[in-house]
Amino acid sequence: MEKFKGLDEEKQQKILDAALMEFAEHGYEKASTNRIVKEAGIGKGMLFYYFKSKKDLYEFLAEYSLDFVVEKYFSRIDMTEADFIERLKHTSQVKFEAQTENKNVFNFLGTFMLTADFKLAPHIQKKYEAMQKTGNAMIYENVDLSLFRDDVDVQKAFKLIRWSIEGYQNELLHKLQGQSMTSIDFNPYWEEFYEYLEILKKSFYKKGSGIDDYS
Amino acid sequence: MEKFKGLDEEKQQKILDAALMEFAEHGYEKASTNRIVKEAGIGKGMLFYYFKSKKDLYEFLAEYSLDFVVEKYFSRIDMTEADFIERLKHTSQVKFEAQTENKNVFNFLGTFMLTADFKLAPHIQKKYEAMQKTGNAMIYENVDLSLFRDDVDVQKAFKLIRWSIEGYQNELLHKLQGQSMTSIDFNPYWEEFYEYLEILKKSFYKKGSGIDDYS
DNA sequence: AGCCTGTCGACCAGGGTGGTCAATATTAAT
DNA sequence: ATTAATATTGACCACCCTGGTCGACAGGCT
Repeated sequence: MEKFKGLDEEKQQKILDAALMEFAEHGYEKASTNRIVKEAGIGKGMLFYYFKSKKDLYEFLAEYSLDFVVEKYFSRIDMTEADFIERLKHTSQVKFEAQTENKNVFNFLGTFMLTADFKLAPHIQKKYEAMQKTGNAMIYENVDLSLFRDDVDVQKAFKLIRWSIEGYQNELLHKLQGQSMTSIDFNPYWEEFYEYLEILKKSFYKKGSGIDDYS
Repeated sequence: MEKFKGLDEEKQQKILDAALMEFAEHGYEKASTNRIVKEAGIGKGMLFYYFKSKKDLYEFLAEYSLDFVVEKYFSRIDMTEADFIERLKHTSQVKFEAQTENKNVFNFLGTFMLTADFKLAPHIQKKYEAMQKTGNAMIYENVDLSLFRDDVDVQKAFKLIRWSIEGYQNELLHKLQGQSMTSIDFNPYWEEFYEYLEILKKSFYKKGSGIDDYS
């Protein structure tokens, strides 16, 4: 594993990408080290020279991914924005940038969280839990509740808004599946997304909150 | 396959359940006929006596599931309810009943739709597309648009409402995962669900629409 | 020359695959 | 009771893939 860190960046990244993709697609058990080495363009032996076992590799990836998400996503969120929906808008943008920088990490963490079946090394488990905790704070902490209508339960409004945003993102993902990320002009989709957010504001905020659009 | 239909209901159902579960959990490729026969409590040979191949079995299950959904779910939806949210409420209830009657069918169709990779027999493909079409009509057709606020795009409101409902259902599913369906008292969850629906009405409907709650 | 460090891929034992088939057990027909 | 037809089984097949090992070899350094 120290051996691995001595490689040139490029080769490291190629192996990381291959492994992240394989685990993301098949989960831990059904992921194949053979496919990983083929995809990474290295000999079988090297993988077990760098990492002493499949599990060792997996845990390395987990830690790597968690660190990546914290550094390139969580730490870049502006928590001074007190408008809940604006905050989520900003969060979506930062997340998108991080995803563009390394799509595989997010895919990996997706299946990692779903199939976190076996026992991880404790320090990774801890990092994982810390990430979940800060991820939550990042969204809910320090938001201005006074923007919300008085006649709805704010906690429920939170959830409805999050579900709506997740719904849009899932639909978009599904619609664009198969197209290469680089060939897509995302601007119209961002516009559409903002329109949904405006509707959410109209629906869940008090009348007169924020900037009204008198077009 | 005619052989299969000659079996007593009970045995048929046991085999169907075993197979549906296996495919639901692992998808077509990674599903194991060995596990199916073990779970169903029959000899390996019988499976290939009833169905001539794994693929044959899979297509039979697909058709069976589609028929089940149409008969026990779609055909029971009351399309005269013009209130969009009330219709979705009613739809959720009917779906829940159908799911209670045969959970495996819905799980199977879930992964079936996601991983509909290889070419199905054309008549099944047709049934599948017809199901999607009527599923859509079932939700959107003949709804009273005048209930919605004038200042939001109704099409977008439709989507936001659906995403919200899906979000609630997913969260509930996740929260209850692992518990046996029969041991759960669902009433409080229905109550909670209705509260969310009321918020959606307050948010997306005109003031004064429907029955107001003057508590 | 030796020695260290990388690198490879053939190879291993083990396990799982969909599918077959000779051997039975069961039932029906005569 | 005998035969014929039908159900049912599980050992077996050839094949594929698994995580991991290890001898061979390459190149740089001393």
